[in-house]
Amino acid sequence: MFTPTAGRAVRQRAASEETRRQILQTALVLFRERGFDQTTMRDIAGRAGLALGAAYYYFKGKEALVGAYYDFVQQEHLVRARAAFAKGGGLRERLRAALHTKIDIMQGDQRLLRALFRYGGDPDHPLSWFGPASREQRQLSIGVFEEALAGEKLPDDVREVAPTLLWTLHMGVLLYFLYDESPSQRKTRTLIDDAVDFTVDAKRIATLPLMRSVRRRVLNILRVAGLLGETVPVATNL
Amino acid sequence: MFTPTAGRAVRQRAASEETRRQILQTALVLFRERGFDQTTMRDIAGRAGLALGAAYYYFKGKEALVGAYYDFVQQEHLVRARAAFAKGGGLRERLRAALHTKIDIMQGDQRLLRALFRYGGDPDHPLSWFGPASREQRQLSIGVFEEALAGEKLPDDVREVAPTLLWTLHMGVLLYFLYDESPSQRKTRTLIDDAVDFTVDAKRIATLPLMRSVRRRVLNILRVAGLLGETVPVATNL
DNA sequence: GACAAATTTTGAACATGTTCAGAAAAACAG
DNA sequence: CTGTTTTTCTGAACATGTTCAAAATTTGTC
Repeated sequence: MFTPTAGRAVRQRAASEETRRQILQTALVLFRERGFDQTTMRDIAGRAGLALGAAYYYFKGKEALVGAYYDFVQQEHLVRARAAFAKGGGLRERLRAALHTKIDIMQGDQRLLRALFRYGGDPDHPLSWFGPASREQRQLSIGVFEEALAGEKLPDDVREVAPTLLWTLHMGVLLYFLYDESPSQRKTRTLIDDAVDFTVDAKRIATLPLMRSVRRRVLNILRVAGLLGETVPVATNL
Repeated sequence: MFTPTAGRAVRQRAASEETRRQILQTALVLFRERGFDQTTMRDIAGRAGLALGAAYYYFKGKEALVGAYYDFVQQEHLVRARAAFAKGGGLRERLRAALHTKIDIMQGDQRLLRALFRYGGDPDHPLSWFGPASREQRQLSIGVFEEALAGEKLPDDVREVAPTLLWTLHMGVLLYFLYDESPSQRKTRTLIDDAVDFTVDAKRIATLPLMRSVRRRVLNILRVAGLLGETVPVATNL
């Protein structure tokens, strides 16, 4: 374990990761500076002090660089949201935190995010928002909202769908954010606060016992459509 | 007017349009056959019996071909939806028709549509779903839902937002359709029917006079966010 | 230290979207 | 019909994402 051999291996692994980090950082700087399309792989490699091929040794392609950024955002979101949750507060505060922290992280990267979103619609694409390739990512993202609801008393059926619905809201907010050119994305912040207020009220109404049949109806639509849970569907469909 | 000169001009214009149509048709055949990415501009030009540059003479680029397809879909949707509306029927029938006709047209073109959707997320892109570049297209699309509601008695505030909300639902259905691999997209059809039923009921409840304040609240959120109407916003914001 | 194996790096080559200067064809004016 | 202008078409050239065989470097083994 402490042999010089292992030591060398560790050093090399560290060096390798450092190079990888270097390339990614350079890429992000350039993406932010001049946009995704205007940045060539040659630019990135060159500015990182490497030949073109080296960039491809560390990243499968240009999109992989964006993918790595997205990984970072997800990770950071979990950390920040948890920190905010730890401070206590009611549902309203927790939902706000979940959404605001996400925007905090992405603030100033709208241009880059547009490049990411570009691939979202294609289910076959690894960076798709909804496709199977990004299921793991999506589950992590939904998990944040699950944690936001951790302390709430909720009917079982609501608890099952609420995180996914909140995630959908969050995607909507992101979409809005993408287009929001107001200073400091003030409009997105307002939208979040208003939407959360509305959501909290809606939750109060939706969880009333007398709403059970309405809930059942909506849930049934979603379930039949296969929009709930990503577990493998058994032959229980229509 | 009937000079041989004008006759020639007309003939040439017709020939030109024919070539354009030819290129577009060839492109669509190839897109459907082997997918958008796997089809090269050289393939298209070659199979249309032209040199590479000619394709670019008629279409600004590869995406323009997809854009032309989208134009066709929109036009066809309006025609088919109107035909269905003319047959009478209540709100439920009209909404179903508006959504089903759209899917009818796109049936079998999921692969192609994914390629189109790819560009949807980038507001700077001419093929974006929400960006200013496609505003006209979007207005046309929203117009179909406006017509679907033409006969309904609706409070003014509802009439103002309903078409846009229905359009949003329609985008959601489209997204679902994109991923729907059930035979004949049966699942999408079911989703449409269920969603329409729910919408019709929701409309009944939402238009009750005692819901006015709730409506006002929701509308306010949307309005502040600038999500309603695409008229130039005057300095009436927060 | 010397050799083998694994890792990292290089840069040329390729594929394909796009541009463009000019050739070819058609339309037009006299 | 002839010359001119406009439209259509050509194919070479270019930019850039990606691949890949081979070189360079590092690591592991003796």
